[in-house]
Amino acid sequence: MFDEIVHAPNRLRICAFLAVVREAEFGTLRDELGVADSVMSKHLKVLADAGYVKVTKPRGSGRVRTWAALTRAGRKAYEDHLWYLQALAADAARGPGGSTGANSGG
Amino acid sequence: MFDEIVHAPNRLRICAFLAVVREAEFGTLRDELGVADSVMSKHLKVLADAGYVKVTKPRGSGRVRTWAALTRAGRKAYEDHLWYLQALAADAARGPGGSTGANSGG
DNA sequence: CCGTTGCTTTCCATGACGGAAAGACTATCG
DNA sequence: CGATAGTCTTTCCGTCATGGAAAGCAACGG
Repeated sequence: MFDEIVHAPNRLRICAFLAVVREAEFGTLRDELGVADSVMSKHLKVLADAGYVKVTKPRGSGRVRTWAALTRAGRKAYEDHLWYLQALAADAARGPGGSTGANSGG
Repeated sequence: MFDEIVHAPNRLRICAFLAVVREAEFGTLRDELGVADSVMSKHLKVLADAGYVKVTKPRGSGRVRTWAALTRAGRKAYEDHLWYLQALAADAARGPGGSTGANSGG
């Protein structure tokens, strides 16, 4: 299904990034997107709230730093979304049934 | 590049649909998306304004009906967008360089 | 001319997004 | 303890996109 949580450009980039690195610091993500702290924080919150990323704040080693990682659901949502977009084309071919208003023959 | 014209959910669907059927009626598209006339009209205008779809109004055969079709640029923009989304993941892998703040081995 | 059909434009409400600034919390230094 | 610095988080605000209703406009048919 279409997932507007991951569809938002910046969140899509966050997901894409995390899909590869598996885990990243708050500052790294923020820098990667080129957005303000507040923006990053809010997006991360949205993703975390949706259960797509897991945010951890490991202490002990100096300052508190926030790490983010895709959850299983998050990875699936991201990959499904990409798949969905591709499927759109194929789905559209079946949807209309092929007559009124649609001309696939050119 | 990231194309917000085609990224918008409904316009993405319009592009996906047109990418397959090559040409569709206004009413068909509107029905396919499940939106109001005004919404369809505006999206079509945005796409046409961007040079992504070509709108024609062939007369002669009864009522005037609006048809829409992807232009070459429109098709490319749509396909490029899909490609870009997939590339995001691959690009993210190269971006960070693989150290500070990113843990790909986790 | 009037009515119907089909698209367009206008008006309005809603919501997402981004950034700045202030706040909250934690660790370090004296 | 008090002051300071670092790292997010929350709040406030302006802007832009989106969707729908309704009014407008254009063309065909009676």
